[in-house]
Amino acid sequence: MDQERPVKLSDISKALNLSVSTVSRALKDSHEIGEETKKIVQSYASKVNYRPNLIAQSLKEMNTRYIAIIVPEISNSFFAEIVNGVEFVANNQGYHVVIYQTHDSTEREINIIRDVARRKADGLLLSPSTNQTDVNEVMKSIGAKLPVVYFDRVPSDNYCHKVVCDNYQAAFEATTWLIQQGKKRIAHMAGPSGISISIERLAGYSAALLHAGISVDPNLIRYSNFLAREAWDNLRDLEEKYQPDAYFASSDRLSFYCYEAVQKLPEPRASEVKIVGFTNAHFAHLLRPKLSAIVQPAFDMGKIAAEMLLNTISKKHKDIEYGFIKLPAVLKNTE
Amino acid sequence: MDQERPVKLSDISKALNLSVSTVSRALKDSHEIGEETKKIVQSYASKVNYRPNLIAQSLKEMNTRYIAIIVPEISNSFFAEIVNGVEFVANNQGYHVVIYQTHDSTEREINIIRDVARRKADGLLLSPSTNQTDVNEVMKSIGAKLPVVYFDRVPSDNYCHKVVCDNYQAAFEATTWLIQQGKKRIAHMAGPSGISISIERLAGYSAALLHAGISVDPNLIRYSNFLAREAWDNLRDLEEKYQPDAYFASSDRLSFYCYEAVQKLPEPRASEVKIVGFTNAHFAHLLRPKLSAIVQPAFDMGKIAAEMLLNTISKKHKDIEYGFIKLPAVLKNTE
DNA sequence: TTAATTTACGCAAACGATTGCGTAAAATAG
DNA sequence: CTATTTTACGCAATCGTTTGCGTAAATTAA
Repeated sequence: MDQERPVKLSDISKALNLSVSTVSRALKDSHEIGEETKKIVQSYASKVNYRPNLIAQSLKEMNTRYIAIIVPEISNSFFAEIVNGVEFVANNQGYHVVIYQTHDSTEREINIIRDVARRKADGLLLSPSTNQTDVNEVMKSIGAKLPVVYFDRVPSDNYCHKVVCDNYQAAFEATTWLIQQGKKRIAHMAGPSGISISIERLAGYSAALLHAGISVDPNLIRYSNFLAREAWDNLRDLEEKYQPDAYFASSDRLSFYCYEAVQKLPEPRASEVKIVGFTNAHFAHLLRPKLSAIVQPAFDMGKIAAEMLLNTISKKHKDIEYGFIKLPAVLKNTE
Repeated sequence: MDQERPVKLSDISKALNLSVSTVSRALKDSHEIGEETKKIVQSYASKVNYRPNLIAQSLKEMNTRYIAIIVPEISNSFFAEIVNGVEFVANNQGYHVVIYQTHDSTEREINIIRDVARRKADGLLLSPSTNQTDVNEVMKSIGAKLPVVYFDRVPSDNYCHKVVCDNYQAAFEATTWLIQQGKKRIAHMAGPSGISISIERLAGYSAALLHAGISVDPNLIRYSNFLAREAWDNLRDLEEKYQPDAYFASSDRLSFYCYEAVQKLPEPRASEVKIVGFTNAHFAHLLRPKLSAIVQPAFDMGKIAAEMLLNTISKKHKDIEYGFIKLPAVLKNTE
């Protein structure tokens, strides 16, 4: 009844006294197989619950019908939504999506990229971590022509596909809003220096300050890598020395660190200091006092990135026209 | 320089005038290959950046060195932590982890399970969605002997590997705590009826009430599937008709829905109604008023589940001794 | 020096599916 | 009734690796 071992084409061919090739063709409804035979094969195959071995198929066809997406942390709502957008598009086109997380370790990231290449994923969606040179090296060393679309954090050159949100604009608006609330000493909790999003957000922040006639104080700008320690040290130092009246946080994690740090301050500062930060966290709006949020169109970013990727996969090495999509982010929960 | 096409064994064999088998063996340091030859092959291979094609390897070896984990939603911190635990163990043993999400759709879940089987994952970690009969059917129909470990939501029979937390105990403690706060009309926002976690948590809730001499009012017990609508309808109905003085929520999502619903009530109810719910959300402790949290040892659950799975994978069809691990959850943020 | 053993490698089958090509039988054309 | 085309199938190579087995040459034993 229930076969111990998955049934394969040769099992069917033996049982039906047909050749393997005939069975294979019959199952894909080839015109060169008699209607009668097709019926027999198909019904028998479904009776014994035949499922083609995807490994064998992949080896033959030289494609795997799946794409990989590498993110720092799946629990981060921003990335989770991106993944959802990717899945939405990919599944509709018969592709599966395999999710990897780097936990912000470049070493892990490199290993994963290598593995993705060796497992012959048909394409890769990547938001490279801090140290770009290493990653670029790997991306080159994997000789395979692996189509890649970058998102969120992207390389600076123009010879790749990229999907981002308008970080400059978002940072400008967020900072401007804080200024409109009467804030003047606005600290900027930035991500790792040197990567695209940090640069653009810092630029937007600075431009907004200058536009409002406020000078940019380097002391109020703090870069943190992804260790909690660094962020906490920066926050403590800022509070001790400069006591900002507002924070602009550049990532989900930093937003919540800021929020927590501020909540621990003695009143009335705790409720006076305003915070606006990049976050797609679902329940951010439940916080009191409010955490104003710059929400990125993550789902759409994922959708677009997946479309770009599947597009380049399908028309293989044809016209190499690189796409660069930039979507607007919105400022929410400002009242 | 940079090869267009990944280099394969036969490329090396031609270049070095050796047979493919010799190259293969030389690369895995076989004793039946001369030291001299090995050096030549290995150095050449690394020069041209040879990476074995995992598809071909998998086909030959009949294993893929990866395991799959299927979760409802990766953005849910509970599941994200489980995944992290799984990755921790699996990566250490040379396995990759492939993550799939069902978005609480049984249809998607079944498709994914089928795909996992066809792609020949070496094992599967599964927290089956609502409708267990369908899923069981599929699990049977995939003739392949695919090792499976269930976690969180698990089948009732004893012929499978299971990892759960002590839902009964956790629910009992949570409810008891609410009673100790002086609450008497404690509503229970339960997950889908019929699945293991709902049953156990309801049992713990009921036992705690009875133990305190409070009768169990069926009107205060509401089951919600995973549509937001149902939960909101239940909450509105409860507020309109019964005005509970506390809520015990059975999942991450329900906890936050409760919290939001209660916050929207007019004072003083908004700050009087207490909520305790299952959640592993990182920033739950930032909420004011507090959301008391039943925190599951998700990372450990993932680790244990992965260990059980890799264990059964390694000793293949040998002694089939099924494991059932139950870990304690802790009540936090109660002040 | 001859026989037995070891060393170092190549041949070919296998994993499961796909597909170009060849070819009997059947159908159609002339 | 023969010649040509079509139909319906089988053979065998292929995708990239792995591995059992066979075998020359080199080494050791007797």
